Amino acid sequence: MKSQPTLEDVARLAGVSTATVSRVLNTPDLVRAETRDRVRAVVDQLGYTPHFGGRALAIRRTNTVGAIIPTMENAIFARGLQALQTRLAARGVTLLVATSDFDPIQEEEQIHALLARGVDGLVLIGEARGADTYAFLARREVPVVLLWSHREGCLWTSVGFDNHRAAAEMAALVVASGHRRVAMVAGVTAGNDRAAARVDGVRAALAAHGAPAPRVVEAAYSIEAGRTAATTLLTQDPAPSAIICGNDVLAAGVYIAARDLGLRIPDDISVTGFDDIDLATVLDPPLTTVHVPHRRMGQAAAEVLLRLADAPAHVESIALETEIRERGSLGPGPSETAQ
Amino acid sequence: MKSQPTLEDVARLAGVSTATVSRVLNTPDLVRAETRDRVRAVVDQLGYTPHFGGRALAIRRTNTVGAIIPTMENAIFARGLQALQTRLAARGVTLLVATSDFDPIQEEEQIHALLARGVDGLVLIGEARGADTYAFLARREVPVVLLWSHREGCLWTSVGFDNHRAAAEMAALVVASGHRRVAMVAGVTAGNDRAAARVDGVRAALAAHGAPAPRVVEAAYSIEAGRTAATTLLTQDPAPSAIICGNDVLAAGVYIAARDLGLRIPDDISVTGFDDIDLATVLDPPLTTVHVPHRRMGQAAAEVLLRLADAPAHVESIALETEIRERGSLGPGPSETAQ
DNA sequence: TTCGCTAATGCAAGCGCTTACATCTTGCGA
DNA sequence: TCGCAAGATGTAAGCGCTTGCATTAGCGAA
Repeated sequence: MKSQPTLEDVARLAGVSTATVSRVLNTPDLVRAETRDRVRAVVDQLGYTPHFGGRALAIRRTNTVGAIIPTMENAIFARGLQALQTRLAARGVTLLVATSDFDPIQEEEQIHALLARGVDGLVLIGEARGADTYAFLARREVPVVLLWSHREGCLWTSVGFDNHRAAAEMAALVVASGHRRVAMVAGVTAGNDRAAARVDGVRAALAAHGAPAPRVVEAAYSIEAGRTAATTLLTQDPAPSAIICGNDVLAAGVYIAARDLGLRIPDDISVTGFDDIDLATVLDPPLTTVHVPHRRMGQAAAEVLLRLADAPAHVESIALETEIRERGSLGPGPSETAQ
Repeated sequence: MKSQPTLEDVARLAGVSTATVSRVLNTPDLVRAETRDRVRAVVDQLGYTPHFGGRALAIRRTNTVGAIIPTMENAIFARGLQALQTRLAARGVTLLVATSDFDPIQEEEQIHALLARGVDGLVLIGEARGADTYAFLARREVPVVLLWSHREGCLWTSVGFDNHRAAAEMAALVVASGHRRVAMVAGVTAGNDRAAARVDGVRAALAAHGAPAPRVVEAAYSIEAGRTAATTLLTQDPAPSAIICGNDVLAAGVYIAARDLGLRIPDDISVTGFDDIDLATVLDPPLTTVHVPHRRMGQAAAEVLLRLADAPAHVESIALETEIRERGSLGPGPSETAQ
């Protein structure tokens, strides 16, 4: 890779000092129009791009924020990021994306990597991580926004929703539809506060409505894992009449399992999801699920982050609302119980 | 944000010179074990992370490569990137991801942004972009790998597959199944060589097999756009007996349109996709589609990029094979024609 | 014509890091 | 005991950029 032209190259060719070139690039008003044009011509001619490292060194900030998401394999996080990125880009801030593969160790490594890159702020998913990680973040005093979770009493600024409550509402709806033998295919709860909160929410709601405790099976974030988990649940006796899923991807797996077993949804088995990704509307029947405001979350995170970066003051967390989208995968409970 | 500890802070506290600290970090073998431990203790204590800009300035490379994908909204690109990232990370290289939203202007901006960040290489999707962009890349002599396309005669190193041929094979299969009234819901072809190649491939194959030219409707990359396009095609007279889709997302939209119109797949209408994303197996019936080796593509891109970064020599393009996955959405053509 | 003020530009000091080279220790053989 | 090589560490010169301050040019007013 050829060594890039530098400010000095431009300056020499334009017959000005490096200071002037720098000013043309950053504060063009301070430069005479004629000089400015001459410099800009040389910049174009040389295809000059300022060296990021040099710049970062001099101005001591990078206009960059980093986000660490569990995975890119599914659109669920990526989508919020798109909104975040758009919003940030409008303010001249670049977004760096890294993935942790749901692994706390990898997440910590990525935090270090991004911080080493001098990001001016950080977006992290969820609240569950080690105390030492939080201590590290606190010591660096880097602006951090937690996404996808919102819990009263959390010390860090978060933009999200109450996973526990949303899951509880869905469970309540399932019970209200007449189901008592309810099972759950949950996401992996270890190191994932969102998945855990959803399980707790479902358990709490079922208990509160006098339904038996659900059988809960955890599954990795994939259709295949959901299918396997659902097969287990559906082939046991007595089989559940409704399966609440920790997310839509798992629900898709449940659909396949049901299809394989010749069970019709919602006649033989009801299914609910969580997240409301595109997939939900494609499933047949369309999936009844919890709608999560991805985009608004991303946008809000951008605002919060920018405010946090400007003034180190504490910024209030933002709680967004979820909403159940009833679509057809949740039917009435079995008649023997209902009648 | 508190100003970070620097090498000098560490050096002072450890009672050594900055050079020694630097050596502890980069070439620990050159430092006496005792000194090394002392320095490391201080590093930990201070939570020191080297300043990326300073480092980049001094060593004149960043161990970073950038990738620009059209969108993160869908997993199709993200997935290949995950493989790319994993592979790169194993070699100590960080991946920066940016999106262009299918817009050449934005892509060009992102290229500049990434280059300004000093990326040592670039991954771009597809081959279609302006000559000036290519000229710029050539002048900078930055290693570039084009993903998702592979065409004989392309001057740039690419890792991908032949979209034209893959689409043609699918069209041939559709005709062989007995269909003659074939339509296509294609991706937007403007500025997208992959979408265009797929359309051309279908057209060529139909012509070669003596089938009438297909009606082609373009649709943006979303389920909803696919649904709209399919509704148009299905409600005209005569309606097609098979719809070939430019990608699986559009195929999902076709499923919804068919469902809304009370058409059964594949009895009333056959549908095929392209890409083989998870979605394809969830659809009911599972989608017959072209399987694309996402992961191998990402991995291969990583290898090529690393080789290109080491030695500026020309590296051969890599052609990967696609494969049709027959699953059930493609049925026999209408009997009136067959018999 | 000269002075004073503003606008335009240059000078040079750093920003945090690496690394060639210089310097200082050690340990060992003679 | 001394000399010397190898090992350990320090010194200082950049890497490309920004920016406070100094300098110069240009202009109107006195």
